[in-house]
Amino acid sequence: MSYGAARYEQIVAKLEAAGHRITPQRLCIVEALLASDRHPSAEEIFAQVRLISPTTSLATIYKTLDTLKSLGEVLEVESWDNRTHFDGLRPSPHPHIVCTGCGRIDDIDLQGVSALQSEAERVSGFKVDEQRLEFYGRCLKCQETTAANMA
Amino acid sequence: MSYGAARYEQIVAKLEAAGHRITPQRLCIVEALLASDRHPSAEEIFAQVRLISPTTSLATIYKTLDTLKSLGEVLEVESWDNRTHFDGLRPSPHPHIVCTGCGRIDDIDLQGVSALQSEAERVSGFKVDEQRLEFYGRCLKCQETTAANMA
DNA sequence: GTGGGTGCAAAGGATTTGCACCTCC
DNA sequence: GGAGGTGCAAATCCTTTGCACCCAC
Repeated sequence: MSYGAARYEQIVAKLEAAGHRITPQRLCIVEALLASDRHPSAEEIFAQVRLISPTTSLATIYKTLDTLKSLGEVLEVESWDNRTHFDGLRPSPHPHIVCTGCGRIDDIDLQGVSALQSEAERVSGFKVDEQRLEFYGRCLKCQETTAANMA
Repeated sequence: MSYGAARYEQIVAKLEAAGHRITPQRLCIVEALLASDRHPSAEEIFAQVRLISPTTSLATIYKTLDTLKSLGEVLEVESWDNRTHFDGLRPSPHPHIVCTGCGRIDDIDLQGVSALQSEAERVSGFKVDEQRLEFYGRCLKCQETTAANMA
């Protein structure tokens, strides 16, 4: 977790700076949040945390994620499964692409995004301060699987 | 409801063509769905339908919206309020812009969308077949309100 | 006549909340 | 020591489901 390590420190520092206590549960949750780039759900973070801290409750997961959200250190991503997924690695809004086959969620960087947002503001007269850009489709692996099944 | 009238006939025809029965409840729901371009929630459609057909249940609303969804005649839009909103006027995927002040949801047409989707496919290797593009901000009216409050 | 549709009530599932206890600072 | 955090259980909220009755075709 080389990329994650710096990010981990960053989040912990932000918690402290905001006057929040550093508890073992929170450290565990932050670690679980950063452990994968697949954007875990609360339930997945819970399962991960439980391995190390077996008494932690799901309520605490949600409360901590809420705290991190309000600090701007975590981003919510809507997935395909009616569950909220969380992105702690890249907390600023950015597009995601969700595989409807295997459920993986990838970050993507798109040049066109800021232009699109400006266009949205111009067309609507709104002042935009948040965006949710999600694409749904099949990842490379799942495209192969489908192709194989069809053969 | 000049625009709505044609669309209304179109949806009813689609229901019939698919072998679904035309019931007074369904007609009422379709009408309520098209009555506003503000993308009603199930609850809002329910309230509207109740005015004319007071025994209709919320379950029927959901079932009918499900049917229309499966016929491709209605689009789901995620709003700010954790409720699903419905777009029966323009059932093909398109961007929306949600006002975080008053909750209104507007359709917008953006030139850049298809380019963005191509870019997403190129960058990720995914085959995209659905998109959700939503901007959140303040509509003109709510910008004024905020400005007034600050003065 | 009959199979799909309706309406009630109850279930479902993700998320939240209340509250007594605990622990980090 | 005390405010903030935790964990349990219960509550909430939107949405779905089961099932007996009904009505559009």
